[in-house]
Order: sequence, then structure tokens, then C-alpha cells
Amino acid sequence: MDRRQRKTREAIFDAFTRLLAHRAYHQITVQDIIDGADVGRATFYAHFETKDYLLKALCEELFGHVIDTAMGALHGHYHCPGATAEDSVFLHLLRHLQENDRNILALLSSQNNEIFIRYFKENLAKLVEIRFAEPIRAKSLDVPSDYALNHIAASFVETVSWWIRRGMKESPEELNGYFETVMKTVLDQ
Amino acid sequence: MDRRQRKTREAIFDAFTRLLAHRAYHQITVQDIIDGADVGRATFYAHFETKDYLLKALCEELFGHVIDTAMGALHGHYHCPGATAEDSVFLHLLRHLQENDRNILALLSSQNNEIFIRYFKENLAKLVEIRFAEPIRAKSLDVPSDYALNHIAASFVETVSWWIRRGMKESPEELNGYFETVMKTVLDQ
DNA sequence: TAAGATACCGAACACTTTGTTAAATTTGTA
DNA sequence: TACAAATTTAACAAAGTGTTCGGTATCTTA
Repeated sequence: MDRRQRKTREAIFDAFTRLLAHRAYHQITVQDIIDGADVGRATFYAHFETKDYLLKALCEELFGHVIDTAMGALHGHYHCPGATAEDSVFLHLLRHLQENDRNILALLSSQNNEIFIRYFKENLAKLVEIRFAEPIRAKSLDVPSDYALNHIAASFVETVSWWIRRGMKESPEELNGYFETVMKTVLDQ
Repeated sequence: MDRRQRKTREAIFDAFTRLLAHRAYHQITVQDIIDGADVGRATFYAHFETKDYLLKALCEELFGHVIDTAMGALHGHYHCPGATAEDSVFLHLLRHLQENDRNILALLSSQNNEIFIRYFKENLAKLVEIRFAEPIRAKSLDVPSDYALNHIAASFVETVSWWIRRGMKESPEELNGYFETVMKTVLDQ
């Protein structure tokens, strides 16, 4: 990819991210983004069809990365310092979030948090499916397995959302403990 | 309230509800609503400052009613046919939803479902607080009680959302059973 | 039932935002 | 160097928003 294109794309993402941290999505105009990124109007539209597509592209990059990392941890690639093999994939995710890569926490705690929480959940659902589909079926709970899987993903995202809403006072380990406590029935073997 | 005002307000709510069932919120224009309700432009703006305020007013009416009914059931007012005193407040809610009062299911299953799910959760959280704050504290789980309360409300809303997404095949009783199963650790005494 | 108040209508208006186009310019690449 | 491709700038039509105003219909109450 051309260096000019890369720089433009990055500038737009950066400006958009900054704006999203301080203002509601629907009252950010394309002009705001253009001004923030300092690019021409036609250039913006050469990269993204609409503001909605820009949002989608941003989210895919953001959560694609978060989940890919977690997938890697699941299959034993990436070696995180201080992590043991027994640590749950959830704890890995929490630690990674806390590192605040690409300012993801600013977005998750902004007034636009719902948008990002939704993307987070969609991506997490895939991960949960891969990691827990088999164990859940083996456990034969009194609920459909897709209900249980959805419950796991939704509850984890809700836990993160709660954590951020309350100012992230807990450590990833504590928070993971809370999550494990309320999920006992579903997750314990 | 003046009969003319009531009729206008109703006409606008009706038209808006019909539109929301078939189209995304952000691509419904005020003109669409005006045309559907068959009222003048100035009349619309005499009733609602913006489309956002209209949405808010609609949601308050919708979920205010749902939750008020549940509150009533909690305190022993309203007598629902076939309901016993032991039925959980959640089962009451599910039965009430299934009656599809004011086409609430059309909204909850539309492409705008997230908007309504959010209002549903906000209102439910109050109800959960009233009903479960005391029992949860008495139970002294290993998690903060506001975390547990949030988990209850969020999980119930997620259960309803899952139910609707999959076509509402289960009866309220079955669904309530699923919910009780996954909430065992938190809710059982 | 008549009078005054209030709500509604319809058209016009200024304003904002969107997405497109075209010509000129700058930058990257080979 | 020379060509290709990306960027800039300005202008543009189209769509939507929220307001205003004079005229009409409907409600309320005395």
C-alpha cells in the first residue's frame, strides 16, 4: 500500500478516535473528521464510502486485534509475561484491555461505548464458541448450548462494561474472580 | 390534555412505531413520520423538539408501562390469570412481553432492537434493585452487590434478546427455566 | 351559543450536511 | 527522469433540519 494512503488512513482513524472519545457519534460530521485529520474532502471519500463504513473499519481493526491476540493465547502462541498456561482466556483479555492498546479504553468508556461494546461482543462470541462449545455440550446443562454460550459471552462483556463504568478500580485478577463466581454453574466442570 | 393534542401525539407515536419496525432509526426522516402520521410539519415540532426526543418519549411510555406492571405484580396488585404468588417476577415479565402490548415485540425484534433493549435494561435495573438488593446483600457472595445486581438485570435482558433473536420458540416458562439455571449461583438461597 | 384561546395546516425560508465532480498539484515508484 | 496515482481545492446539487407566519379548524367556557 502506498505510503500516502497509509498516512491518510492513519490520520483519519486518529482524528476519528479522538472525536469519538469526546462527542457522540451521530453528532460528529465528516467535516469534523476531515479537519481533525487535515485531509481534503475528496480524499476522505476516496478512502471511506460513508462515516458508517469508517466506523466499521475502525472497529474491525480494533477488535480483530484484541480477539486475535486472545486466540493466539488460546493456542499457545504469543507468550505474555507473567501469564501461566492455566490462566483463563478471560484473564488474558482483561490484561490486554488494561494495556489500553490504541486507546480502546477511551472508546469503551466514552458516550459511544454501546457501539464498541456491540462489536466487542460480536467478536467475543466467536472466541467463546471456539473455546467452550465442546465443554458446554459435554456438560449437558438443562439449557440449549447456544443459550449457554451466548450467556457466557454476554456476561463477560457486561462485566467489562461494569468495570469501566465504575472507574476500573479492580485488578484484572479480581474482576476475573467476580466473573468466575457468577458463572460457576455454567463453567465449572 | 386537549383531544387534538392527544390524537396528534398518538398519530405520531403510531407512525413512528410502524416505521421503526421496518427501517433503521437513523434513516427515518422527520418527513417520513409527518407523512405517516398525516400531520403538519410545524405540528410535529410543537410536540417534539427533535426525533431523538420523540424516541425517548416513546421508550418511556413503552417500558414505563412494562416495568410498572411488573412492580404491581411484585407488590401484589394486578392479578394475572393463571399466575400464582410464587411465580417469579421474571416469569411475569416474560408473560407480559408475550402479550405483545403496543407491538413491543416488533420493536424489540427490529433492526433497531438495541435501542429498545437499552431502555429495557435501564428500567429493569431499577426493578431488580428493589426486588433483589436485600436478598443479595444477605447472601454475601464473593462479589460486590452492585456487580451481582447488574449481572442479574443484564442477563435477563440478554435472555429476552436471545429468545427474540431465535424466533421466540420457547414458552415463557421454559425460558424462565433457562434463566434460573444459569443464575443458580447468584439467585438461589 | 358566542368569544377567546389554542391547536393545526401549509408553504416558505435559512441553514447544515452530504456525497460528487473536475482541474491543478504533489508525491511515490520504477 | 517520467509516469502513475494520490491529494487538494472549490464548487455543486440534493436532502434534511428546525423555524416562522398567516390563515383555518377545533376546543372550552362564560
